[in-house]
Amino acid sequence: MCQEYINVHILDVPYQADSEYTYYLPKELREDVSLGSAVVVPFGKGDRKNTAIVTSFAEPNAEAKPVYSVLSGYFRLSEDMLQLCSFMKRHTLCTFGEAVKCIIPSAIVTKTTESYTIADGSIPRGTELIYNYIKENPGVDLKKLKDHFVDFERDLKRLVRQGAVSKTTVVLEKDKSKYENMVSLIDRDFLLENLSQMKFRSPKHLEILELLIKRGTLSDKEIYETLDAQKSHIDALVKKGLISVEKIELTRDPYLEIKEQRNEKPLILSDEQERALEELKALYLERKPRGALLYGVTGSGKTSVIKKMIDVVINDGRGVIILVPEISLTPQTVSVFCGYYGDRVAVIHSSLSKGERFDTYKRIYDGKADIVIGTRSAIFAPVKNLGLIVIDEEQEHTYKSDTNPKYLAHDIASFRAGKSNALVLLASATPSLGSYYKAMEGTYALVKLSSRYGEATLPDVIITDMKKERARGNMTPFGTKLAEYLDRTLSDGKQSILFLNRRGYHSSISCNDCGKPIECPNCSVAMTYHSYRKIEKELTPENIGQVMENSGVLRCHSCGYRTKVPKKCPECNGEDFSYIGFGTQRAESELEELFSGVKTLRLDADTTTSKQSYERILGAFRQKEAEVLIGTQMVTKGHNFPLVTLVGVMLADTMLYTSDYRASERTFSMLTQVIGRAGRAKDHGVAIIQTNSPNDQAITLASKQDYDSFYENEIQIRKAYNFPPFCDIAMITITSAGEQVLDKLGKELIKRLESEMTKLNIPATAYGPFEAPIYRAQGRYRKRIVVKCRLNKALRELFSKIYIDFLKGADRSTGLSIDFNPSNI
DNA sequence: AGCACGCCGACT
DNA sequence: GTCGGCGTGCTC
Repeated sequence: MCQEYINVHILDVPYQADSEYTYYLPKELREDVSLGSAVVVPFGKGDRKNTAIVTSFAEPNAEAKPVYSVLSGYFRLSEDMLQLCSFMKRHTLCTFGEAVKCIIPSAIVTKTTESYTIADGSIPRGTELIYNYIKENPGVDLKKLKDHFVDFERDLKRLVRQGAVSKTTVVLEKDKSKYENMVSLIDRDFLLENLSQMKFRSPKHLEILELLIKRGTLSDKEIYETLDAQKSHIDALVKKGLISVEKIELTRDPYLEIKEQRNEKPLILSDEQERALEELKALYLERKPRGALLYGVTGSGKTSVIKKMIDVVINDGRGVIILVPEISLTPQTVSVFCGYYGDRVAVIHSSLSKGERFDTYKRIYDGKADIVIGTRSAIFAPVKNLGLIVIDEEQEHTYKSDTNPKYLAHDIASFRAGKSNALVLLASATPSLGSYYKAMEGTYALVKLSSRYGEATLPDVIITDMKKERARGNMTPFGTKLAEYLDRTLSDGKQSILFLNRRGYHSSISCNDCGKPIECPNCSVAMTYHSYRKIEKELTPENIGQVMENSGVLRCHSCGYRTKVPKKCPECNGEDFSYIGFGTQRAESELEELFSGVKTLRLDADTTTSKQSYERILGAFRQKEAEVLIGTQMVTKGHNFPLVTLVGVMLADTMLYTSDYRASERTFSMLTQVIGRAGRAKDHGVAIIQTNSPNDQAITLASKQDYDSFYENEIQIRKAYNFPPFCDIAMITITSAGEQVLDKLGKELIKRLESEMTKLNIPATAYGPFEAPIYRAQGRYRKRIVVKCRLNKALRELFSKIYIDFLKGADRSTGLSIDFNPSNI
């Protein structure tokens, strides 16, 4: 082996072409290249410039092309990280390059584009237009040409082939910073005075001005969402000189302020917490790759134990990574750690700009930050001498990526712990069944915290059977108990949180003649009705259509398509519709109906289009600007509102009746979390769970916060039906615009799978193909094949082979993706 | 993916 | 005859 030839993995190649390639390394570059370096190499027929990562040194190879250059050498993937990339490629069937891009910020491995200048070759007929444009704009890139011409690629290729135009590859610095258009009034006082006399082309114009007067400067997105307005409305007001639009870059770091206020208060641990800490310390001091599950009931003070554990590792001179499920949903966890460790902490989250991401990476890489806190992707942070990885609320499905590479943070954590002899600490009040099973088996050490700490008490839990409520004629979304306790909480001057796992106003509109709900034209999904103004209450069968049409739109929650409420049923031309079900919007307006004058805030994907709005709503609730907070999932996460004494789950069943085998597990976990929200107050809290299945174990056991019984029941079921953790699941999803094509592909695929698995003597069962839960999405049909198996090298290689063969097949109209142990089935 | 080669039909 | 359609196959 000598330094003359290197093996590389090329970034930006598709999976079927992603193998090691050998290149010749010219003498003058040898000094700058070592394993993990990024180099630029010629690749493919046209010798396109491509970035590649050096993975090993190679034997001389006559076919090897020479390396062009070495990419400026600040970054070099360590040997461990190179191995991590191969590990990810093998375990998630991603390309090596996709794995590399998880590990280093995109600013380092840059994309390229082509730039064009005229040369002296002959000009083919019909290409004069483009030729002249390039002559006038020497060095134009592909993007610029796309802006000026349509369908020019063919002519451009001819020009290049004939030598009339020369092509060079340039490294593209793409700007990933986020921008937002902020809309503000030009003269608020003037409008306050004259608005009532002014006339507008569209009622939207007035509504926009009113909104801006009320709430101050807003992003255009927020205006579109709240008023269902269009860009044209804003443009018109700009033209009139009433408002201005300013493009701003979003670089605000919300944790800067928190970091300022350092918290030096010493933590005092209870005996139980102290004991847990000792156990963890002992594991850590083995200095071997270890895993531990810190299982602590809600309010047992897990965070304090974790914090102390971090102190231990930091004082030992090693680095720490702390993963949280979703940074904006766990501001308290983040602020706790930032408060203690100040600027040794680096925060990584999805809304960092490209520049911020780069700076953060550099701070960690240089050892200036040794405590990293962030979401899933923070597991790749280049922390030096990694000693501890904490995964908080480890059961959350956000730790599984659902785009390539489809990794689970836990697996990356184990890999990294293995390389640096670190401790992986999973923490949860409701661990995932898989993790708890591993703890029972002894793969992880189990550390328990079973008593509640300090003032925390469990709230009383009331389960309401909504079937009975309806039988008694109560058709509102509020059961008798919930209404009663809301009333009491309001008059006590305390706050309530209502949780409803569905946004919008009505969950669907269906035709009274044919009975079919109105579906999205692109997806097999019932469209959800969203109101954008208050719905007048005096609804009669005669006016309901008109009122609904004027007050809202239909939206598809799968693809985002929106449309007006149709006058006629697209299936049968019927003109009579029923408005069915309720979401957060309707819950809010019904609540206002029930308690006139009640102040409410709504927290869901529709009211939190920008990061600021999310924090504004929570801030307002904390400041007691509202008495009731209504929202989706978001209200269940770790906020601490001392004045909240009532928590209501409006319909606990929505998660229960999905086809996913983890439906029970998720319902249990979610309910346990929500109930915990009412237990943080000094005053005794109450949680009310409304359901159509009051006897379901996930619900009854969650109301007692009885994880152990839940686990015992559920693990038996998993064992009996052979579901994870007793097997792995590989899910193949195939898509096509044509149903017959998809059918054929599915049948061929399962046949091949079955025969190859038999041939290799792999004990596994393939099921399907069946239609995906959303069979048609964005105009494409989707089917799935599910394989219950034990994933091992042979089986992964089989899936890889199947994937490659599919990609090599010429049919570009179909799609195939493979997900090992997907988070959604 | 991106690009070239190659074999077919419809034009100056 | 030549131009351009897109099926097939390869990338050190």
